Amino acid sequence: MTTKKSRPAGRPRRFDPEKAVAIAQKLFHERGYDAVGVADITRALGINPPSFYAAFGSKAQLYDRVLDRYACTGAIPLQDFLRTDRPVAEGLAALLEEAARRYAADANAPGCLVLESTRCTDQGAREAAGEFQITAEEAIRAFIADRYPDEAERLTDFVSTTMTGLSAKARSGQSLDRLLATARLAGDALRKALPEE
Amino acid sequence: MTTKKSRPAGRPRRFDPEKAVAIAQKLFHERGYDAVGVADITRALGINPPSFYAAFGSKAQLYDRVLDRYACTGAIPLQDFLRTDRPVAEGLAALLEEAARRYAADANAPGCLVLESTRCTDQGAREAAGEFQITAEEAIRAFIADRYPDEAERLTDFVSTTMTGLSAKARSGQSLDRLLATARLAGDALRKALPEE
DNA sequence: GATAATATGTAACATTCGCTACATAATATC
DNA sequence: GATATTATGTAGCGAATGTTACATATTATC
Repeated sequence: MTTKKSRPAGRPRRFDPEKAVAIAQKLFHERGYDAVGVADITRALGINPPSFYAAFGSKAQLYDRVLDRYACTGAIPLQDFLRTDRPVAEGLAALLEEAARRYAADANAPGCLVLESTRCTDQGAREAAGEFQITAEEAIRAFIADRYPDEAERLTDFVSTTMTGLSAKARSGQSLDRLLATARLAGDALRKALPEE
Repeated sequence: MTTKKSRPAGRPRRFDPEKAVAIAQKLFHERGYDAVGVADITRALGINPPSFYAAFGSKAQLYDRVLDRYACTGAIPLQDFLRTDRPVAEGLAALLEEAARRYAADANAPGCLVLESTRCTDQGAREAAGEFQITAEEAIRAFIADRYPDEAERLTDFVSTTMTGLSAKARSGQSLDRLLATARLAGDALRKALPEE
């Protein structure tokens, strides 16, 4: 009995699927779902198409795994910002600043993988990314509604719209400084919109 | 001598290129540059590919004409909002509200044709749209700089980021009411950012 | 009516797309 | 070693992409 789970019968893989997902995530984040072909991925992995399809099923299914991985490794940890021990406006403002920082963190893969994917040509990838976005928006909405139920929709829309704009601007190459300035201005709007706690 | 310019020699066209550009604009606005194929266009026009290429040269060149037409017929007339006889913040706030209205005006073709095109897969179309966006941003920047030179970059970025976000939200089906609420919140931020005139 | 010029319709081009059939190689179990 | 199981490499599929060759049709000019 080894510490590793016993290898299943059959010829062993020549590549690590987890690392493959990480490499694919990088490619998708850099160029977008539409612009990355299966051939690009197999080339980057050093494998042939049959190995790819045996391991992942399809480009769309691989993308599902990439999105899951992104949610854990690359996306903003919402729960760190939507805290009940801080004013709502401060939490949202900090979230927007963090978005600006993350979207500009990697110049080769700017913007948010999820937000950008919601606007690609492939319907499946669009819908998959859209569900991640909806989940995030619902977390923001619940955070606001807890203390400001009447403001939840309006402010959630504003935050989400601003994040979408920030991601797009990051992809167009806008600098971190300028993204941060926009995020802070939006944060000021939130502070003004919410009565003091 | 007729009032119309004398018809050049050769077989006459069976279609009107101007109307063709209008139809193509509708298609591109509805589905985006990438998702509209030449076959879609020729089918919509009731012509065959050779007629299309004889008239327009290529899909990319047709798109240049579509963008030109959009700037005249579909885009926001910036000069109507960036007026020196009104407070800067009021002009920008009105611009954002107008953007919300335009982006939601046609449910079949939501968002801004230019802003959406800056994020498509085709490099040529992206760059062509990017130049239109830069031109618009420079107009906004000059409008602000005239009275608030130190705020021009920051506020232009904020306005442009918000418009990009509004366009994306419109494309995701967000209602006019919600887009307007976001635009107004952003407008409030602008009013607060600028000292009274 | 002959000629030049332009547009059209048919048919296809080369490339790329996501994906797969098929034979073979490498492993675990018996 | 025989068998079952899994992965690999070669090679190519069918569909879609933007685009074009080519013969023919329709017009103005001479």
